Amino acid sequence: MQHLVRLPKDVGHAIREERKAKKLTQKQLADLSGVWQETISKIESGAVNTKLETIFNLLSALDFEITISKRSKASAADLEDIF
Amino acid sequence: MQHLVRLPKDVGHAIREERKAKKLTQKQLADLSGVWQETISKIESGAVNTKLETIFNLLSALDFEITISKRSKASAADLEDIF
DNA sequence: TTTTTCTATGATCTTGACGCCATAAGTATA
DNA sequence: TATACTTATGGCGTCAAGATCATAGAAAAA
Repeated sequence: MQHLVRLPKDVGHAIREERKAKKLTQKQLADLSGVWQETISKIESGAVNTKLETIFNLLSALDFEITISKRSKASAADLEDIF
Repeated sequence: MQHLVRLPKDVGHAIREERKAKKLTQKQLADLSGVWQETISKIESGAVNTKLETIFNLLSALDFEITISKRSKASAADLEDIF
């Protein structure tokens, strides 16, 4: 699965989705990533302005990576939402 | 241009490259993004563990976006570096 | 329903990001 | 070289992220 993230809170959503896709609990992801369960909870719900390192720790544990690219006029996800 | 970022400091490199590609000074990007020139300097040189919101402010100003996707075994960029 | 597991909340403490100002160092241009 | 522009550095103050512990609330399993 691929996630286009345009707002900080989108990152939390993506992490939650991928954690669930791997059938991991927050505690399990916490052990894998070194980020506390309480912190993961807050990040997934978009309650915090997370630091980059924390995001990278979580994404690495989920075997995901970040790509930075020129903004597309309309993403596939956007189109799906419209039609 | 597309940037695969696997470490927090890679984000700073990507921002610097794209800022230069657009021929903007740090001050100009500062005015566009609302992030201070001094802060941009530190982010580009990888000296800080930047917050997500700050990264998004900078990327938006540069018209770039973030995609989260499953880690590839080896990226095209990696291969180019090897060969 | 009772018990267990999972997630959310809330408090305290430490540390660091970033705004902000001043200025030094580096680079380019006249 | 003198001047202007750009980037880096350093200090100070504020505020929030995240570790850590305790526990409440929700969900799932027994």
